[in-house]
Amino acid sequence: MKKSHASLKDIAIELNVSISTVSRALRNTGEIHPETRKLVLELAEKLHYKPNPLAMGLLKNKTQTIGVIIPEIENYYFSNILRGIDKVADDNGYRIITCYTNDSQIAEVRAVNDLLFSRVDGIIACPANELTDYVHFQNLIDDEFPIVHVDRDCTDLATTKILTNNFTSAYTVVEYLITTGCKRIALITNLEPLSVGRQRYEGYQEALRKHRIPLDLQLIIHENLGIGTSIESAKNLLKLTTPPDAIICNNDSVAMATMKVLKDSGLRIPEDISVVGFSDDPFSSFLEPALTTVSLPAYLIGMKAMEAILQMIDNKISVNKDIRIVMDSAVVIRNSTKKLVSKTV
Amino acid sequence: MKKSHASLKDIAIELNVSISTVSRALRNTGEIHPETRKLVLELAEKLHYKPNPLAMGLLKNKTQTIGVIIPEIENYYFSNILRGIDKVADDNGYRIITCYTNDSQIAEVRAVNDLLFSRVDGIIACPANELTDYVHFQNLIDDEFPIVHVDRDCTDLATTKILTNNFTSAYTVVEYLITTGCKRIALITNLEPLSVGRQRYEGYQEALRKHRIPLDLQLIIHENLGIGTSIESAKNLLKLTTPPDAIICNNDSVAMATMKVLKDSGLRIPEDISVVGFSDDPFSSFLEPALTTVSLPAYLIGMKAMEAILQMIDNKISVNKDIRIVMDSAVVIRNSTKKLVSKTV
DNA sequence: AAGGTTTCCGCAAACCTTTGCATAAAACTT
DNA sequence: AAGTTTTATGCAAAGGTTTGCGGAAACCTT
Repeated sequence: MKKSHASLKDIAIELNVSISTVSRALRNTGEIHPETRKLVLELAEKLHYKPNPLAMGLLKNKTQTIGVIIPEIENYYFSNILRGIDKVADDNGYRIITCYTNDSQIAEVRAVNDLLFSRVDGIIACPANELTDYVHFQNLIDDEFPIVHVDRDCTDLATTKILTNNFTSAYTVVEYLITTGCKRIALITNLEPLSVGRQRYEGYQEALRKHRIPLDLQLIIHENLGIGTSIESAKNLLKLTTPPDAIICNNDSVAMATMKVLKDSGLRIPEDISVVGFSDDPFSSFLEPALTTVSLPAYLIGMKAMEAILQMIDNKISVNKDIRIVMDSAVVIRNSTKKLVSKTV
Repeated sequence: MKKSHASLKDIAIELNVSISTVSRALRNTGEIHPETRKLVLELAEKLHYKPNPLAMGLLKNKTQTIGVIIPEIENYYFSNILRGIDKVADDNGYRIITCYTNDSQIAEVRAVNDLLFSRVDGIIACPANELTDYVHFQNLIDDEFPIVHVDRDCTDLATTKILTNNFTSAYTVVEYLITTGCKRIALITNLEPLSVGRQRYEGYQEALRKHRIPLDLQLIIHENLGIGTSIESAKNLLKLTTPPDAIICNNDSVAMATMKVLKDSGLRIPEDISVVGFSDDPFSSFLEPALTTVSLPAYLIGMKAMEAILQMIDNKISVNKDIRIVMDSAVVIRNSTKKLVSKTV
């Protein structure tokens, strides 16, 4: 491989001046003869000189690189968060190194170590669902290392967190369903320690309480949450003595699979049973019926997270205060839920 | 932020020896007193010493980082390629920096420059569809810089390419459709210069030729290919004097949207019209009817690409030979196409 | 013309690592 | 005991950058 990048030394030799002179000319610092400066600038331009990021990294102890830890990207929600992060990073001259955890604690701990080893300037992490032990993050906090959490809330940890109002959106969805006449609302949700599903479960319970509907644990499904395995869960729900008249799914893919099961059982959606998803994936409006779902601000979450970490790096805000930024999500009502009877005025 | 990484110097000072002694002890090179070595090893272990990758990068001119250029990741196919790349990278101690182009040539040229500036050891790129000018890649080749292309074939370029047999899979699909009785087979496909859609179009034509079905250009749709905009295309197809009895879509999302249009028009799938997709996204088996589609070896493509670039870096194969590795894809027959009449023996 | 100021530039250290070469001390030879 | 070989270690350069400090030349002053 050929030498392709010009260094200060190259310019210095060609112009017969010292390296420091070249450096000063380029960054216009200290005293320098205007003519010398002009020559340096011209040659630098010609050679497309840019400072070597490795050398700068060594010197400044900053690499202009941010580590991102995320469960997966085969999922519209996460890939969108990543794109949001990348957008802001790109606009600010930062690079991204991404690590995937598949929601495994072991993988996450490894990822943190790998990223530190790579000398990233900060870490944006969506903690693994199954996480019960936060030491790998607490260590970062103790070292005053910039870190931002997205989507999932390690409540004990003093970090900046970009979250979604899962409690409220679940509450809103349940209340909406109740208003359309649903009485037995099933919830397919993740209840892993850090899952957003927990907050949704709380919102669900609160809405039921308000409307004086007793909680029936048979209607809470918190296992077999994959798109394939969720089939089983849906079938089990239908086997209940009094089956549900609405199912809230943990995401749109699961909603899709669930709808298939329901239709295969001869149920009409939404007449016999309503279905709601989370995320508003691009395909969701093409389902039949089009899926009512909660649109999550994934791209925005990514952008906010990156902005927050940049501010920490630039010392505009102090590192690792306990800041919670909660983003709004919107319920997108389509045809998999019944219409509200419009009130006559 | 506190100092968190031990350097050779730290160990040297603590042990009252020189830095070079520590270095030699750790890599067990040159002559060194066993006792000294033991002390160094113990302290290094205790301090979790690992060589600083920035310093190593400067010294060796290798960063253990690979650049990946990919159109997007909001798409199962591409996110899967990325995961395949990442898997092999991870297993070999390499990092990945990803750049997204959204199939824009300008973004791609910028990405190549950014990655070179970041001193990546090699680049894996899925060239932008709209690409007509290859100079940014040709420059890399001229510099003997390791590069692997995936998915899309810049035919003039002498690079290692990991491709899919798009010609064959399209041919097979068309032939299958013909065998099940379809006669007017529409093709929704990308015909941008580098698109895999071009190869599929060739396979499509060849199959028609073999079965003596004349090519009808009205049946070839090569614009409005997004999941949303494809609705329009599908509707236009149905307006034809003799509408198609099969539609091959450029991906599963488009197939999904198309199916919705067809069903909304009162057509039965597959009785009245067959639908085929490409990619085999996770949701495709949950469509109604379950989608017949071509399963693409995305993860494997990613793995192969990373393996190839590692071999180039390790000089196991010479840099940038014109190598074409064509991966097989599999037609997954579900219920959106008619069944073959089983031949009686 | 001698002294004081400016103006411009280079040296060297620091960040961290590897490695060829030199050197000191230890071990051996006779 | 003097000379030779071996063994263990340190120095310094290289990779690229920034920057405090010092020095040389040029200018100005009286």
